[in-house]
Amino acid sequence: MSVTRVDVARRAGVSEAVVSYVVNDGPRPVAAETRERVKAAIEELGYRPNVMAKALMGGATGTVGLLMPSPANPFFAELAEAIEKALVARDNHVLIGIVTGASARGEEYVASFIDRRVDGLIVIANPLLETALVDAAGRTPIVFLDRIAKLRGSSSVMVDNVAGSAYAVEHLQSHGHRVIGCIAGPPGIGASVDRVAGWRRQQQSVGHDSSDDFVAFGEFTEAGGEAAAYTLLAPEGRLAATGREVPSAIFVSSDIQAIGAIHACSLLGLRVPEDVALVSFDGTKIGQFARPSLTALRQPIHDMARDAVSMILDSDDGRPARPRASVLQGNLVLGESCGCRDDVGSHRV
Amino acid sequence: MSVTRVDVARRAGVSEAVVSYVVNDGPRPVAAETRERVKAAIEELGYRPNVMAKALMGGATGTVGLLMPSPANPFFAELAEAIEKALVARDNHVLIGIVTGASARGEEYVASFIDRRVDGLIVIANPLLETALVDAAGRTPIVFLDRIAKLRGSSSVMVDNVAGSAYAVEHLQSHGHRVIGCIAGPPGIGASVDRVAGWRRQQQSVGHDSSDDFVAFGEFTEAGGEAAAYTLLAPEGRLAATGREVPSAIFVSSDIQAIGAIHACSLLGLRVPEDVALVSFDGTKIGQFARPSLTALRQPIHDMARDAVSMILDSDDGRPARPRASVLQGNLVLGESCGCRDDVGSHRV
DNA sequence: CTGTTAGCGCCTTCAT
DNA sequence: ATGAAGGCGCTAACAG
Repeated sequence: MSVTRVDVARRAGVSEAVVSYVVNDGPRPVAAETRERVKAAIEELGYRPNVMAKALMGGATGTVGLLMPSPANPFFAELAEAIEKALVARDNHVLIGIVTGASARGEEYVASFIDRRVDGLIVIANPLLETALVDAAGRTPIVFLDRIAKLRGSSSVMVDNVAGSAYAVEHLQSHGHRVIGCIAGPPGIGASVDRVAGWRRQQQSVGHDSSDDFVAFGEFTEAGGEAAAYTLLAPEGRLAATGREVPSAIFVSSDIQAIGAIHACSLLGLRVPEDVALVSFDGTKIGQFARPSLTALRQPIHDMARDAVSMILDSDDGRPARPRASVLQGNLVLGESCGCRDDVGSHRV
Repeated sequence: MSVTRVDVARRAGVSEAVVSYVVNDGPRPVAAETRERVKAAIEELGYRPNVMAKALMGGATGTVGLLMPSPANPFFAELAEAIEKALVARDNHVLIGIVTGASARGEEYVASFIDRRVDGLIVIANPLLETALVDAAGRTPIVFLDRIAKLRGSSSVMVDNVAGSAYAVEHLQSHGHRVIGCIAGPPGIGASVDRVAGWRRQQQSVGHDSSDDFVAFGEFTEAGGEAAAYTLLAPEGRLAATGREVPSAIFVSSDIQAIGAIHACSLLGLRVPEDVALVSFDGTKIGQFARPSLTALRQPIHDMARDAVSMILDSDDGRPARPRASVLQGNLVLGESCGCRDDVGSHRV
């Protein structure tokens, strides 16, 4: 079968313990010469420590669990990839769990991950995991992404959704828009709430209407964005139907919804950005290839991933992990959807 | 600490072995009454078998490894999600590895996954893993997706790329197109090669030009598709520059490339589908929200996932897994990009 | 500095 | 039908 520590020990003419000391750099010192001999034996035999046995002893497994929404949303796909890369760069691996909307599978995932002795859990905003995570919190470090950690001892990485959204809305205002709608994410998710808050704050700060009539909620999907856009823009929609002023611009809470919204505009015969200007949140790659390309508040995906991973991995270093929290800022990426560019059609990417 | 089998045994007033028999339904029978008592104890104590210990004994870990390209390509994102769902539905979990282009990390992933005792490996087309997988093949079942299994003992799930592409091209031909270009995926990947073959076969079968001049290779990314489109369509591109006839239609090997190609057309002032008709391969959700929406050959994602998972999980059931192979057919999804629909009037360029 | 050894939690013959 | 005991590969305390 596979080569074990005993084989290495025999080959190097030492005891099993010494092999351990060499592999783990401790807890006891080893003579330089002996160490070389052992290393050679390991090399020659192609010995690899058995992760299971180590875990059984309570050691680290080099595996962290990632709980995330569907990667059909390109933002989550990009974020997941960034996290995976950051983890692998530090010799860890990812156990993944996709927690879709209403499914209560969350608890099962958490339990299974704990069973598999993950060294930590990275959880991307999903309000349904509350109870499941409570008891997990005591067993392994947890980092929340895009969600304030209410759990004792857990950490969080946030982007400043309020400031980012406000900035995006301000950009729209700078183009002269006054009636600016808001397509929100699913209610109940912190990020959704904050982005609406950012839109509202910015509209209020210059005295524009920010009543709930201008807010349409939808899932973080193309269809969600499309439906929300209809609500705000269609002749039979909420606003037009009651004779209210129809927005000349919309702040959309995610790129994927913006793509759906553009689709809706297209079907309604509205041009983007001429008839309706759009700015969204996320700044994904595919948004830049949308037609028109999206002006969006880009989330600092790689920084988010780096911080989250660091909070998990560096916690083990000294003591039981002191909870941390980081708040990152996004930046605006200019595309065509806001009406900024006159040179539509003449630029290269 | 956590509750072990000993606790359950004590609580139920039986020996540890009996607990095992109950948990695993064997290998020895247990009296119905005793069984109930043990089950009750398990329930009350919230006992969960230690996966690590079981794996140490050579048992299944309920974890399978998935090696895939970047989920920034929505097709892979959808496929990965389908696989994850299929696996979880059968009480397994996914260790994920994203293997990007030229990185030779493949070997590391495979080794790490084996270390973690995965019950199987699902590998989505990546030519770089050859050597790494050779020795893995003996240790765990492997299923290749979109790639013929050359490895002894491994299985594969394929979609009929040649037939699918040919069908897509035929659709273009039915609209009257004769000069049809081909945007290919990265050379070296079986699926790429086959899709070009399908395009060529169909063009040849009706006597149209299918020379290499009409084929442009590119990565499975937006940028890859954009660049390839330039090659075929731009005034300074390969064809126009030499006075050759410029395609009135293009078969694109993936949705994500098609999105890039549309972008290129837009920048070149070419309307889709009026000036250039497009049909792509994949049939992802986001393709339906592209502008124009994509006519595409949809891959049977859920069937692919189901088959792949079944090949891994059902192999363990009886004997050492008899290698299987399944070939699935796609179906054409009609969108606006091919020019089928007359109701594109609502779109402006 | 290096060797010995007792578990970690579980499964599985082998007895009873 | 049930219990006892060995061992999976590794770590860490405890000798030497």
